Amino acid sequence: MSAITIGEAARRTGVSAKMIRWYEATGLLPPATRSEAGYRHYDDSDLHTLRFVRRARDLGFSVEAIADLLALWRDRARPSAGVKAIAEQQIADLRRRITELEGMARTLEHLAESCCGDERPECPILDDLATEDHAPAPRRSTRGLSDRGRGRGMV
Amino acid sequence: MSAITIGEAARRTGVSAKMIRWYEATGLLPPATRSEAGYRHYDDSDLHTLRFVRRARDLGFSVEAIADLLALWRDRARPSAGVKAIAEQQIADLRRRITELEGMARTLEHLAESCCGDERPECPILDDLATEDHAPAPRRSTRGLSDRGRGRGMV
DNA sequence: GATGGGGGTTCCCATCATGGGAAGGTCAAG
DNA sequence: CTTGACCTTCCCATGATGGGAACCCCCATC
Repeated sequence: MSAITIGEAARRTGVSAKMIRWYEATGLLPPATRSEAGYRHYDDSDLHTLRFVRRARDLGFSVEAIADLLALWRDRARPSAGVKAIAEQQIADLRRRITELEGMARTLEHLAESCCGDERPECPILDDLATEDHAPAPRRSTRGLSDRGRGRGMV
Repeated sequence: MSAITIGEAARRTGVSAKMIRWYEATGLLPPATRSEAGYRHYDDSDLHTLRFVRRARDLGFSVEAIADLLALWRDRARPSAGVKAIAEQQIADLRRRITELEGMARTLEHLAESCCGDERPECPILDDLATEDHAPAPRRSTRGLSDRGRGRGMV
């Protein structure tokens, strides 16, 4: 009953059709059932899963982590400890990234404060950037979770 | 004088040789002078520029923004207002991203707190993810600046 | 003078999650 | 039967970065 197409599923769950296909292709989701013509069909249970994925993405979980969460969700006998561990890893990732961004923001705020920002050329911001003695800043190779949709272009 | 190779320039500035080449290829940096054999050579002025770029990256500026900053840096008569505007845009981007991450972290912290995390299957975290009525969360198309090196794999 | 090792050079590929778009098949309404 | 909305697959782009192959160059040592 109530077998809907991918476009309708996208509308109802907030996951784009493109992403639904991609999640299927990469194994996050099992292959959808198909109509005779090859159209994917989704039922209420599929929609539920899609909303689960969507919610997890909104909380910043990587697709890899979501795969783990889905497996735990499906296993009704799982210990909650596993889920909590994933969530805490995610919290740690988020906190680490926040700290990093916070450091950048604070430095820039200090610099911007001391720059009068008028037509004169004196500029403490450029002076800082051009200063030789900044800490070698250990090239951060410590990775975190995914951070969707970076790029330029503002609201 | 003191014309050094790309590897040495990388060591001295903290910008990898790969990235130096890439910055040149994409136009952020002008083409380096070459030896007869085709090796890139860098002088003190180039190193200074590379450190400028490095510092700006550490402050989270996108390569696009750095191109603007470099142009302003080279123009000794520029008004500081332009620089300040770029910095403030960057601060706004950073703050927006921090707010977004902070929201995710707080939600997860609440959920994790209420999850006992033992061998029992009851799990408020999964319950939340599986809940139907989460706000449609306007698919964020509001982009920010670059956030380097995402991926999995922790410290 | 040959050899070896540590550089350089270019080029391609992968990341991560996402969108854009082309080319072609399907379906329901007019 | 046409039209238009929708589906299918496939390729490409994003941003900044690393990995690696295949090849060239330079210097020092045997």
